[in-house]
Amino acid sequence: MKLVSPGEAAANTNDIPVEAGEEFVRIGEMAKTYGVTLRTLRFYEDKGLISPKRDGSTRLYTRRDKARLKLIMLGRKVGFSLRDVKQIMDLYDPKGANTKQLRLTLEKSEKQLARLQKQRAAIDEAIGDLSDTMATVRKLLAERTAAPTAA
Amino acid sequence: MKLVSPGEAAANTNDIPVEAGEEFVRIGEMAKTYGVTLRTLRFYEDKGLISPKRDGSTRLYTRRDKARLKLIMLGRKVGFSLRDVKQIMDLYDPKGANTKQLRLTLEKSEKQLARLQKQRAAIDEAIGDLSDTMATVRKLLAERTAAPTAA
DNA sequence: TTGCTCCTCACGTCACGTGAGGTGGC
DNA sequence: TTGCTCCTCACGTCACGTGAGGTGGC
Repeated sequence: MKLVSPGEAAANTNDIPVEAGEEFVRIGEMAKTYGVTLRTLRFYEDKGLISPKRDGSTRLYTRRDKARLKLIMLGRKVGFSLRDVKQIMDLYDPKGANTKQLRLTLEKSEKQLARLQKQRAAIDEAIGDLSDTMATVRKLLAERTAAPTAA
Repeated sequence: MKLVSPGEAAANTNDIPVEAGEEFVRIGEMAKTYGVTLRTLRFYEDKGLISPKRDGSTRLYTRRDKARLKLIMLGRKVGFSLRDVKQIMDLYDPKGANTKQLRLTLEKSEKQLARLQKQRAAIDEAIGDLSDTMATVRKLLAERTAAPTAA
């Protein structure tokens, strides 16, 4: 298996492996491209979310892996656990209508949307409480810091 | 040391320990009162945030411990780490103006408020992304579920 | 030979949850 | 004796962060 040197990955014409059509990227480029750490990519692999090919021990990521990573990142952004994301991805069948996968996605999404709205309310409350506390603390500080007046 | 049986803790007159004035509560009542688990109370103790007295091995919580727990809970609610809460509480001097403690509280609060506002924005984005995704998924499901039409 | 990039353990973090196995007093 | 409440380990969870120690090819 031959490697595509980084930078010409998009413009390569004869450096491509004999299997043809597939463009590989190593973990460093993958990480930089998607703004994640190497550890994160290895962790996702360990959890069975991505399965890059190997050139010896070096990981080689394909278009498929990139698509998966994007999905994982979207899932994480909206608050899904990796377990949820995996459960959904595992349902993907390249030659089916995937209605089962879509339905599970919808079901999980509805619950997650509710959780997000609760979290929003909790954060608003936290902001309120914290602001109140800050006002109180500022008053106390003003009192205790003020030049002592004649009693 | 004698125990105040739960329930009459507030109305007791002669069951109070000889040291007098102090009313003790065991971990079970403490947990129920503040809506936390026993594990949480023990965990806070382990982290040095609360130090209940002991009757043999049984923990006995006083008014002071309750006040501390309330502070911890407020801190957690607004998003402080236990480490932050401890750092602030450790600065408390019962016979001082505590301006140092107040200043640290204010400093940490300002940073935390900023974090909360960022979190709020992130959650709003997540809600947006998730809603978009759900709309897309619903469309796909509608298409792939619809009775096949003549082409 | 030096740098760079890659690798595999494996422990640490944060705030607890969750048993396991045992004790004490009504 | 049975129940209830309390106790102390100690491993598990979640999504990684952070070294340590080592390899391969320009």
